[in-house]
Amino acid sequence: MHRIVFFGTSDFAVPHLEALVQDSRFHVVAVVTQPDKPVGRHAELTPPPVKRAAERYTLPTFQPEKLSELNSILPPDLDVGVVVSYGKILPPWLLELPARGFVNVHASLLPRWRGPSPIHAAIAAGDTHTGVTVMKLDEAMDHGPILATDGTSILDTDTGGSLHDRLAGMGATLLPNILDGYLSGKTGPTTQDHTKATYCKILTRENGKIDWFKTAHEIERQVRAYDPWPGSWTELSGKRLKILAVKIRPNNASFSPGQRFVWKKRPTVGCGQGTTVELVTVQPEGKKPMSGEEFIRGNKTWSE
RNA sequence: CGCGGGAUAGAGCAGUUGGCAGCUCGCCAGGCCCAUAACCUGGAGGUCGCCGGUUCGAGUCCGGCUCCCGCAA
Repeated sequence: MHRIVFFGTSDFAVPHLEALVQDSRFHVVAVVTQPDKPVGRHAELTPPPVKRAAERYTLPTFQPEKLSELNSILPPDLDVGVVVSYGKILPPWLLELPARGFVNVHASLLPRWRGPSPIHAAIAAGDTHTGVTVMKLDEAMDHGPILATDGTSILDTDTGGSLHDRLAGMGATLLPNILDGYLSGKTGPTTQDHTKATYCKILTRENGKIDWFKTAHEIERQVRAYDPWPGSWTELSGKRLKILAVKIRPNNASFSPGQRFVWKKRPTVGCGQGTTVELVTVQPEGKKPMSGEEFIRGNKTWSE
């Protein structure tokens, strides 16, 4: 059995951990994840998803604030490390600790969309195809040689959430066999074509603010890409209006970007280049999500 | 005790200085029409989140409680 140390934090990492734990070829000797963080309206300390999963399998778990703490803690004789959505960059000394280094699962077809938000980036950019990449970790972010990939189409109905779940499943299915192949020497790494690399940035809630000068198509893709996180929103009467779903509507150049109007009884907004989108589902501050038509009903500030 | 919004008909909202509880949509019945999510007429549907207080009288004022949500982290 191969002795593995698993680094991961988010929901995306959980199926990967489970796949390795349930595979008799591997022995997960330790799990490293981010420390518990305050979450929710009253800032309750909450463990990350991977910690919960590790507890279900009673795996030794470490939550170092600084990776240097791991120096003397990790079990010896590690064959390989696996990193999936851990949230920190691993320093060189750590990468060299396991005999065969570290393997990473990334939610894009590298070298496209290196960085922390590949799923969002692929949908927002209008990519029709994406996938997961299993690669060897090297010193640069998402830069190492590729062991395997698996692809999927991006549907018009895909959201950040649906694609996230699909890719997580694909990665978890792909990882065990590729990892075994790598460790037994059957699967060799292929250097990335670095000239084709593209990059995505880390997202915050601020990034969810809709730029109405973009076209309806761009905005529609953003709303889907950022659902459920970080979400999309706009300002209305000094308050934030979450926008959960939009539909592209017929062009109408008489409305300028950001201009609100009513189309077939539905709230609609002008976008860039004469395009328009209908707000299908919205959520005002302090309210539950509601349809655009419902939102219009009791609302006097929409059309002036 | 991090900041803030909210709870009124099935849904979304209004309710002014306390004085018979309203609007839009939906629903039911009927009408108009080639037809309709359009239009017209009529109708059903509410312990105003819960408990207590002030008052001749509380959706409205006071105190407490429960639940929902936005921000922040």
